[in-house]
Amino acid sequence: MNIGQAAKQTGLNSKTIRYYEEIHLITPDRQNNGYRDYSDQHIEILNFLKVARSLSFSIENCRTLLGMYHDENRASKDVKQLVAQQITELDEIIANSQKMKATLQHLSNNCHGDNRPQCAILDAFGAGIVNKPDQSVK
Amino acid sequence: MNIGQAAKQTGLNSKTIRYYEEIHLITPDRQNNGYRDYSDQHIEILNFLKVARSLSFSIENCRTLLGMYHDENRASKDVKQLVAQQITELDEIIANSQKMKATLQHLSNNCHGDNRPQCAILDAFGAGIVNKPDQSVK
DNA sequence: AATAAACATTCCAGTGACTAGAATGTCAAG
DNA sequence: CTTGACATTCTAGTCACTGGAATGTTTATT
Repeated sequence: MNIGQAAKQTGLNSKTIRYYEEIHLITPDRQNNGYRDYSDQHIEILNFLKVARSLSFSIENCRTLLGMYHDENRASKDVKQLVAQQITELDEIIANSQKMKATLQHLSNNCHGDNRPQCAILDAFGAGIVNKPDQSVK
Repeated sequence: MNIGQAAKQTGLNSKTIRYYEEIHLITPDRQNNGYRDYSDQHIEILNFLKVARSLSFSIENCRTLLGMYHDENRASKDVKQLVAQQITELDEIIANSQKMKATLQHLSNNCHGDNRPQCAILDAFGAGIVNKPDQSVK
């Protein structure tokens, strides 16, 4: 199967698939003409990566997960642990985003939002009044 | 004021401050020895940027906000609009993150998390069962 | 058979917002 | 007069792709 077909099947971009090969996440066969050749097993791997990435696992964690996927001696607790870690990261993102949102909402409420220059938002920014969240969304 | 002092005052990294200069967000004076020289107004700008970045405004939006901050003919509705847009972005991040978290939580609940290889998480990843969120956290 | 399009290949560069490190210069304290 | 803490510039790396150029191959149409 050509890369275009693999892209269509998995919903991944061809460029992305080539990139995954470059970083050794997948190694397709080659046809006589030099074109990449994707088998059903390759498609499975790509689908796996699609899912894992869509849950915002880092590429390195995807690599680890994929390694476990192919390791019949894995322990499910190791998988679960990686997932727990991922949930923690998401929790941090959610909490931080909600904090930022609340701040912005508060500032917005105090801004007239008309054609005049007086603006509570810029006032707060300039005065550094805003109590900043711990960190920005990564 | 030297860059180190400016960094201490604003909580920004010296490298970050130099970067902000490189992309023309700020242009400090220079001392006779070639060292950067930050005035109180410069510190104000850096604080402004610190706040805006901590609310996850993009650098380009920070540039726009800073322009408005220094424009006495600005309309507060334009500022408010940018904030509204930022809130929308945060809403998307929050919603998406919550969706991913729920999926992970669900998968995790079905995983024994012991020393055996059988794993509901990997099963789902491999089967592509997972209903994927619209997009990953940007 | 010639041509055009739709594919494929590799390689290089750009994204955003920094961050790290190397090589070098300046300054204040002991 | 040396040591250490600063400062400078420049290059390259991060992450996970994405875009584009130059070129090659296959397929469809004329």
